Amino acid sequence: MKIGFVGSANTTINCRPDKSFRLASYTKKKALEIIESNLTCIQKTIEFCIRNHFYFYRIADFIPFFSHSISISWVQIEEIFSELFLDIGKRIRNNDMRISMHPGQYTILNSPKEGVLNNSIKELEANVWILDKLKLDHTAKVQIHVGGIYGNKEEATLRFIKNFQRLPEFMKNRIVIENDDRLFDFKDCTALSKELNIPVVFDVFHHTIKNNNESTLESLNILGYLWDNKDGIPMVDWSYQEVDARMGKNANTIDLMLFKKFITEISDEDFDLMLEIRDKEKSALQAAKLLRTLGRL
DNA sequence: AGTTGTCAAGCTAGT
DNA sequence: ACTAGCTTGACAACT
Repeated sequence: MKIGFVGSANTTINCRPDKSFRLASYTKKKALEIIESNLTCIQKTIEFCIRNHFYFYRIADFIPFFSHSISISWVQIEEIFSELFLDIGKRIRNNDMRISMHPGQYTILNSPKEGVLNNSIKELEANVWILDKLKLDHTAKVQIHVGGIYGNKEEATLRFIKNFQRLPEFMKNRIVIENDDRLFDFKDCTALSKELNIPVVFDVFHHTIKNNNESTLESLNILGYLWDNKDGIPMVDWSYQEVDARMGKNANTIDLMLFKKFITEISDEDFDLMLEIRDKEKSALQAAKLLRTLGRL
C-alpha cells in the first residue's frame, strides 16, 4: 500500500503548488511566474514525499486557466518548462510514485449542455496532457465524479456512457470515476465501471454518507475486480466527517483512533490510499507513523 | 491599515 | 426565484 495526500502542503514544505490569480488580471508574464513557482513547489513536495515515504500524491491545479481559451498554448508551456517537467517526471518514475489528479465540480461529462460538456472535455484533456508530459504509465489517473442528475438519473447515466465512449483512447485510459456523497454512489459507479471498463476510485467517506448497505469492506472487495493490471491496484480516498460541521465536510485534522480502526478493518485489502484531510501533509505524517508502528508501511 | 467581498466554470437542495 | 456550499488564498475595493 502506498499512502499520500492532496496537493498543497504549505506548512511543512513552506510553499504552495497551486497558486493562482484572477482571470481579469491574466497576463502571460504573470501566468509564467505562477507556473514556475508551482512547478518548483511540486518538485520540493515530491522530494518531501520521497523522504517521508509517501508514494502516492495528488497534483492540484498548477497551471492557472490551463483549459481556458485565454491560456498560453500548451505547446509553449511545455517548451518553456521542459526541464522542470522532465525533472519532476523523473523523480516520480524513479521512485515508483503514483500520481492522481482530480478536476473540480465544473468538470461534468454528463451535462446536457454542449458548452459545459466541451469545457469538461477540454479540462480532462488538459489533465491527461499533464500526466502524459510527465511520462507516467497508466496507473496515474484523473478522477472525476459522474456528474448531475438533471431530473432523470437514467438518462443522466446514459449520457455519461455516450459521452465517455466518444472520448479518444488516450483519455479513456486515464479517467476513473469516484463515488460521490449525494448522487452517484458506489453501486452506480460499479455499474458504469462494468459497462465502460473503467476503474472506480472508492471514497470511504462519501460511501458512509450514501450507500446501499454494502459495508466498506464489502465494497473494497468488489473494488479489487474493477481494476485491470495496467491500471494498477485500486485507489481509495479516505476521510471522515468533521465534527459539528455540515454533513460531508472533510475532517480538519486526522483522528488516529478512527484511522487505526479503518486500517485494522481492511487488513487484507490491497490498494493505494489518498488521505483527504484538510491539513494535508501534517495529518499524513501522523498516519504514516501509525502505519509504520503497525507494520503496514 | 485593516476589513470585506469576489473570483472561470455547475449543480443540488434548501429556503 | 434565489443562494449556500463545494477549497481557500489573493487581490481589489472599501472603510
